[in-house]
Formats: sequence, C-alpha cells, structure tokens
Amino acid sequence: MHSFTEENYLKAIYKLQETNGEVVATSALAQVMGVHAPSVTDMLKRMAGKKLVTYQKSKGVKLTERGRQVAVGIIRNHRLWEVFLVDKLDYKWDEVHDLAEQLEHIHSEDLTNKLDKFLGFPKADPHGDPIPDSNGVLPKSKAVLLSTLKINEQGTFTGVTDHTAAFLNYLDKTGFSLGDPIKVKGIEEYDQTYTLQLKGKKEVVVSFKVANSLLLSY
Amino acid sequence: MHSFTEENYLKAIYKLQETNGEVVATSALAQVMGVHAPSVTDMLKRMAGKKLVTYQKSKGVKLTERGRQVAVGIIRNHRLWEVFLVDKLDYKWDEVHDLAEQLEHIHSEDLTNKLDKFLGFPKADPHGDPIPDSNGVLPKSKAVLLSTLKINEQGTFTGVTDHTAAFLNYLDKTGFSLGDPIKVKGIEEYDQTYTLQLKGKKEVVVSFKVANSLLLSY
DNA sequence: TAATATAATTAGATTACCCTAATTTAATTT
DNA sequence: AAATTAAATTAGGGTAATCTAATTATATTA
Repeated sequence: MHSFTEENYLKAIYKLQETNGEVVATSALAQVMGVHAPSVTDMLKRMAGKKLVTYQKSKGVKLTERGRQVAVGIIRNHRLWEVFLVDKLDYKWDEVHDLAEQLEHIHSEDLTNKLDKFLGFPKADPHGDPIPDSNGVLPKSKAVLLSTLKINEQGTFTGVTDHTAAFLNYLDKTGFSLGDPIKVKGIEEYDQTYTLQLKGKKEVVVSFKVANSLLLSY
Repeated sequence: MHSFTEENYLKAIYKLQETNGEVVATSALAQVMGVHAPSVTDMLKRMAGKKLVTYQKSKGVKLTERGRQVAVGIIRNHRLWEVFLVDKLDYKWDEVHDLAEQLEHIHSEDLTNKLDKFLGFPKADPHGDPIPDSNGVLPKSKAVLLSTLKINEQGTFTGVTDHTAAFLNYLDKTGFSLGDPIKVKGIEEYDQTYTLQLKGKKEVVVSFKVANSLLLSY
C-alpha cells in the first residue's frame, strides 16, 4: 500500500495537472503540499522509483497511469465520504472537507463500493464535484462558469470552483443552493458585478469573483 | 494529536492492563504490537515524555489518566465503526475488525458523536463488546463465561472473548447468534465438552475452548 | 546464595519525510 | 549573448519508528 503522504502528493499532482496543464512544477507542488521545495524533490524521486510518477530533473512531474489510478481512487473515496457526512450525519457542505481528507485514506476498495451502494450511487459530492466510478472513470463535466454567461442566459447551479468554507458560507447566506436555477439579469460594465435571479425570483448582486466560482449546467 | 502508532500502543497497553493486571511488560507489548522489544522500550520513553504512560526502566508501563482517556476514545471509535459497517453496510461480524482498525484513528470527537447518534446510540458492537460513552466511561460487563455454568443453567449469549474470524465463522455455521438464549444440557467429565441447547431447541456439542470463549448474561 | 535463564536496555543503523543553506540549472531581461 | 533573477537540486541534518547485536538487570533454580 501507499503511505498517506504519497497519496496526498498523488492527489495534488492530479489536481495540478487538471488545472495547470500536463507537467507540474516542484514549486507548485511544494506550495499546495505546504512543504519546502527540497522535500518535494526528495519525495518525487521516491515516487518515481515506485512508478507512480515520471520525473525528470528540473523538468517537472507527470503521473503514470498507475499514479493516476491511485489518485482518482482517493478522489472517489473523498467525495463519497463527503456525501456520507452530509447526507447521513447532517454535516453542512462547508464542514466536511477536513474529515474527508482523513477518511479518503481508508484502504479498502470493498468498503468504498459498499459505501457507494449505501449512498445510492451518487453522481456528485455535496459541492457538485463528480464522483469517479469504480473503474476510475471520472465523467467530464459540461458545466460552465457563470462568468461566461451573457445577459438573460440561465442554467442550473451544479458546482463551485472555490471550496473554502468562507465561500460556501457566503453562498448559503446569500441564498444559493445546489440544483437551483440561476438567471443572469444584468452585468455591470464598470466593475463586472452580476445581477442574478435565483429560485423564487429573488435577485442578488454578486462580484466577478463570485460569478467566476459558480458552475452552471443546462 | 497523537500518531496512529502511539494510539495503537495505548490501545494495546489498555487491553493488557484489563486482562493481565495493572502493569504491562515490555515483552508482552512487543508481542501484541508485532515489533521487537527494543522498539517498545524506545517508544515507551517517548510516550512517557508526553505523559501518556508512566514508565520505569525494567519495571513495566501503566497508562496515565490522559493515556487511558485516549485509549478508551479509540475503543469507542472502533466499536462504533464496527456497528456502522455491520448495520449500515451489511458487513458480517467476522469481516469488520481490520477496517475498524483503520477507521478508529479518524480524529474528530464531533464525528464520533454524530456517528453514535446516526447509529441510534448502540450499547455494544457486533461482537457484544460494550461501547464507551462520550465521557470515556465503559460500562462494566456482568457477563460470565459459559464455561463457568453448571448443568441446566442458562443465559443470553451476549459476547465473545475470541474475536478471530475463524471462531466467529464457526459460531455462524454452528447456529450461535448474539442475543439468543443458551442452556447447558450436559458437561462431559472426561474431556469437558458441553452439550448446549440453542434457540429453537437445537442441541450442539462444543469443546471447552468454545465454552470458554462465549459470554452469557442473565 | 551462586549459577543460570529470561527479560529489558543500550548502542548503532535504517527508512520515510521533512528542514536550512549552498549550489546549480533554467528562464528572463538587458 | 551576457547578466540577472527565479526555480530546482544537492549536501548535510533532524525526528519517529523500526531493526540487530551486545550488554545489563531481574527472576528462577539448583
């Protein structure tokens, strides 16, 4: 089995590859892992030895297929446990991240699959992030940032790109709820604030920062 | 927080104190932890430094009150997760131990308490072992070994002292089920085999080894 | 009680993961 | 292209948890 640390590196590399392109830099990894660069160099050598990543001196890292499988497996665990915490234990969506960070490292495919079944094979976690299936296939999301919509366009609120408790709290407070319809009623040229119509005709004004962190589907 | 290793030492010391008396020997601990004696000596020094145990060179270990609290907390986690696995995920009682060994180390009192509530505040795990409450109080069991009963005495099967999958499987196969009544119909002088009447009048013959691993309550 | 056997400790190493300081490699600017 | 800046690596160390081999302390038995 792999250590928790290795698994966390794999997850971090996976996410950086998703958002920042194929090859991941030592410094970027150091930042998200909260360690210093030499620790990363060190770790990458060990992980390359185990064929979890391909690593070339000063040229960054990529996951191998095996590394990707492990990473996706952990993401699957993470998101399923988040669903468990929210659906079964009544946690709120802004409270579950740290607990899921622990639970994701429980090693048992069988447990993961039984949990999946118990939860009714959910497609997404409480933040709208898709849950990989047991073969490590993660459905490509067709959701789009609210900030790309034009006036009078609309969609269903299906996810966020900012997972901080602060942001999620703001959404709760302001009346955003996953699955609800959202319509763009106005965009202010000057400062790019968006006027949105939420479910029940409620209108709210949000900053570009917010509009750029909301995912809508059709 | 404490490391998993520390927590496992604490649990082991706690259990050895329960069964073998107040003071625990290095060698006993080495055996149950599956490590060699010098590793134990080493670890005990570190743990004594953290005030989790009191340790005197060549005189064995005892838990401090703090150490006991941590140990009981882990046992609480372990047993609650076992209930979860059996009641909610349909695991069998002989399959849950290793998974619970992982889950017990999830650090969150809040999670433990929410899980407890979700499970309906169970009093015992799937093997009949009592679950400590949130204050670390573990109810003293009044159960008694079947091997201490005389002919025609009876009780309710409420626990086991052997938790191996092999034994639990044997019980399943033979028709023992937690909560059922058991009556002693005969005891063979020669080899100490017990003839038992199970629920539904079914009679079975078991060895002393088995009779000595079953707990009954009245 | 002296001799022996068992248990526990010390000494010295190893591995995983992390650090700081110094150096090298790569990228950017002049 | 040379000089400067930024990124990455090497060198050398530290801690937690383990090991083996050697030594000391305790317990048992003659």
